[in-house]
Amino acid sequence: MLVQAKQASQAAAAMSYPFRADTPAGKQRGFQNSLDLMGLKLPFSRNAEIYGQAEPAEYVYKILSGSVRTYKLLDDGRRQIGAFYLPGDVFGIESGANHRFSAEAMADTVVLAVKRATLTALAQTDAAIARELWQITARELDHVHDQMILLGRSSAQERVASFLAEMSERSENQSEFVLPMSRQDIADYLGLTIETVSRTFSSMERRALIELPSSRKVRLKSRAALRNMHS
Amino acid sequence: MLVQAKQASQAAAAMSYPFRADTPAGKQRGFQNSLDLMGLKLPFSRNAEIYGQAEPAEYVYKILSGSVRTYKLLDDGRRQIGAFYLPGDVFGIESGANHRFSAEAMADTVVLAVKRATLTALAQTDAAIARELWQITARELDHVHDQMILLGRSSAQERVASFLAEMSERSENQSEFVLPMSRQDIADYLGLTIETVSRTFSSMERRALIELPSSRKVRLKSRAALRNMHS
DNA sequence: GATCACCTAAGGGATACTACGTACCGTGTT
DNA sequence: AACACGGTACGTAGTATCCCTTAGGTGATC
Repeated sequence: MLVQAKQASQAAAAMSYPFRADTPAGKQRGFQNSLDLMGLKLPFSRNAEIYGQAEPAEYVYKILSGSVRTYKLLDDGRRQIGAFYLPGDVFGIESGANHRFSAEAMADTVVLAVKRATLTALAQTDAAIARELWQITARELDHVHDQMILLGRSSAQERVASFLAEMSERSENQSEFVLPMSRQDIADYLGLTIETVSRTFSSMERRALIELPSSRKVRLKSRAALRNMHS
Repeated sequence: MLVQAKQASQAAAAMSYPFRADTPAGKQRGFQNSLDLMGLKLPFSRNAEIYGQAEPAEYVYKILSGSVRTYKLLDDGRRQIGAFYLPGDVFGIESGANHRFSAEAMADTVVLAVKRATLTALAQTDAAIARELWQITARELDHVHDQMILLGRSSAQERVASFLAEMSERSENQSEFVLPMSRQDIADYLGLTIETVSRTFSSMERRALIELPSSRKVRLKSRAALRNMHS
């Protein structure tokens, strides 16, 4: 009960600050229309599971409102977040039969769910649909490839700077935005501990690179300086 | 001159131990045929660049013999290897106009190069080709996703164990094989230093998990024990 | 006042950095 | 042929450092 209420308020806070999708809207129009026609609206409350690792991949999802994280877990609880998805983003596309990540709503979220079988059937006859499916997977691959050098070869400072730059690019107001995810989520996305993330945020604020009016609200004071901190 | 001779001998050593592609051959047959018909055989000597980061992606490649690494570089020389490719593997497919990694031959290598434009044109009318392109990208995404939890959340021991398991699965003789890459390549693939890789190999040999008859030849004494060391 | 998320501090451990040593191979010299 | 030389790759050791672990504290929300 208490948790529910808290979830709702935080979800509202996160949703009050609109993000746009990675991709210019125009490029996805054909696919978006197909999705929009066939889609089924599904609501998920904060922290609810949308699908689980190794479950059959029946649907492809597109976020209407809210935000989603995908992640893998190790036995002992270690977690690696694969990606954060914001309104307009498509997720849940798989090559094999099963999902390779779990997906959870980070805030109260509404998604459009489209049957995977419907899409693959359409792709058989419509080259544009087939190309869209490929493009979405390829863009995801590009992003993960960038993440690899981050996780394998970057310092804590570089990781956080890169993360802030990414979130800035994806938000409407590039110099001030609200993070839809917790410090723990950020840590598990960047391969750091929550303490290191916190310390790095504090250090950046002391050096006047950013301001943190509240823990989830970030104001970038110099996007150029931030860009110089990562490759 | 000296370098040339050395390259040749090491290349021969690497090639003498055949690897097979990740993928069951059957699954790629249609695509392989297309590739084989249109392809142009290109030879590259050891350490030669096949393409560079940010160059236009004109060709898609399939390895006939030898082996290839793809990588990203940071300004200060830090390197992250994206993947190792062995005979039968396809690499160089991009969603955008340009390559996002550089590719180098690890040994003297022969590849089949197919014009990217030819493939995308074919995909317009042939749904099977379109699906193959998508599948190759998707399989690559799956692999990189596994790599993420390795780079973000795994210990040095787990990374090396996982690497050896992967190479074992890709080699014909799963309990004894020759590594086509140097220790530095392994380090840059796993996000470790060369010293840590060396120490971990030595430690595994002391604990009788593996034997190292020569620095590049690995004999797995217990594949089950190795599997238990990673997730 | 209780709970949760976040932050800070202190100590320890795993990994990186630096430097040096060894093995191997091909080549040139005697 | 025997030997020394130089280059490359790899291994080892010691130190340094970064980050993690543990613990405790603060502030916001309800």
